[in-house]
Amino acid sequence: MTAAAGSEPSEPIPGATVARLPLYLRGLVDRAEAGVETVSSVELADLAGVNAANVRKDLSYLHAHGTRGVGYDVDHLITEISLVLGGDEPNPVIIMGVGNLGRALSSYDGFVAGGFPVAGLVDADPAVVGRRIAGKVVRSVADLGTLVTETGSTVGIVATPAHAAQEAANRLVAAGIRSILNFAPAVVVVPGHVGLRQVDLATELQILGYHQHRRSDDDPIMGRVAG
Amino acid sequence: MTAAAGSEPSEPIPGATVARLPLYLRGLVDRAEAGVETVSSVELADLAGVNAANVRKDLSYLHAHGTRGVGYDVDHLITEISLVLGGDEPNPVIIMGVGNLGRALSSYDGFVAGGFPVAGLVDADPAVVGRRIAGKVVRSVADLGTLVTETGSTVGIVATPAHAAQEAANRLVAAGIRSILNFAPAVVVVPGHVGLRQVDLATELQILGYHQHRRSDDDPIMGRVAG
DNA sequence: CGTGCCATGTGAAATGGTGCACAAGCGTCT
DNA sequence: AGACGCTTGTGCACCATTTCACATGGCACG
Repeated sequence: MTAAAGSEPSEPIPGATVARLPLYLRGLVDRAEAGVETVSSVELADLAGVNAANVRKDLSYLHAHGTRGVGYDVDHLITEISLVLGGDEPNPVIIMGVGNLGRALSSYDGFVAGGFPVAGLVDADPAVVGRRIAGKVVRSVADLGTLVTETGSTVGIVATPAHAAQEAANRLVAAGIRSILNFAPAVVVVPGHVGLRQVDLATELQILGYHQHRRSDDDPIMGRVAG
Repeated sequence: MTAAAGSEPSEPIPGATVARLPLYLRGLVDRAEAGVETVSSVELADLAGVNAANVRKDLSYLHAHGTRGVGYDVDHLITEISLVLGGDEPNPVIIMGVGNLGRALSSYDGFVAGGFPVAGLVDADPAVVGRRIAGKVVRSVADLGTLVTETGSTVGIVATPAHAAQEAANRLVAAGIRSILNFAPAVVVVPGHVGLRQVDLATELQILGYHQHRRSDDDPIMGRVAG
């Protein structure tokens, strides 16, 4: 009895589905701004670039039911997906490292739009601490703890050089951060209760490189004249 | 006889494996710089954060055989993986859009290190065309074609606002680019012969948001005192 | 030279995800 | 009221990927 704290058990949503939800959300917001009231699964599938049956199955996990013969209610679906992703209130983020990438991220509009306003910037270099970047003063790593509690941030972004990434992550964890997005080209490890995702820009190019390399190898159409 | 242009048929490597190869490569380069001669699959697995059996199976696709009882030769493995990813020579990239993100990417060291030097910057805004960013002059979209042929670029990066992403991709394709990395928060479509990967920064945060939200829902440990 | 240790390479089971195909339900038009 | 068309929701089969477990084979040491 004491355990039922008010929420349903909320069966877990498959990871592949969760990764697609933001895509749906983006498409839905577009349509909502265009004044559209309902969307079909095929439309949504187009917007997200996936299969329509896949869309329906994904949405069924959310218990966000549509109306047969009609489609899904755009506004309702937006509410539902937003709720599943990151709750209903904005989730402030702290950015560790204000090099090129960190600076770009601090003024990246998509974060605010997605419900992740930048709450603070932190850098280890005393030369940049105190400077104002994208309207925010850069704080020192020593201030991280207070910064997190002041702003109520739960998400940290690591945008440091590779060699400093693990240390930055450690500090974020120690400060009570619950999710980390790592842009540094290094594998970092965090305790099990902390969420982690890695985004490596160079890696993405290398993956593209494989396919490109492969196409020209197997299918040397580019290297010959037609026929 | 005429068909065998020198390369083996090179059976395709599973996509999931390709996505891990850059991680292995990074770990291997680290170890090589540390003067290590050989690595075991468990070591590599640690470095990349995956299962050891997975590493072995991945490497088996490359025909990069190790030595039983010893492990894999670091240098040889580096050569092998580098060859599979993007061939052996550097692959210059063109960046479309020099907003915050585009500027950060232009001076991102990881690209050069990964064999993808930035060959040119392009923007649609006449106000920034002609300016010098990260040592390179920003060219207009009209110059894209010549820029691509001059530099021999085969990869394009889209770092424009969402509404301009599809157009930017179209122009890259028309200019002969063979792979596109899209950072704009929009789904773009390209012809089948062009490689495409999407990296959406806000999406990554939202995915993290789901797991974080979920943890506090199901497992309200954070909300209670221990016991 | 033989023995023991250690790490690779791989069949096969288990898992997770995708997409088809179709039944069920809702709205609309006559 | 009844029939029709459109779209959801989902069981099922297929495919990709992961992981285990173990046989295979090289190296070092005595």
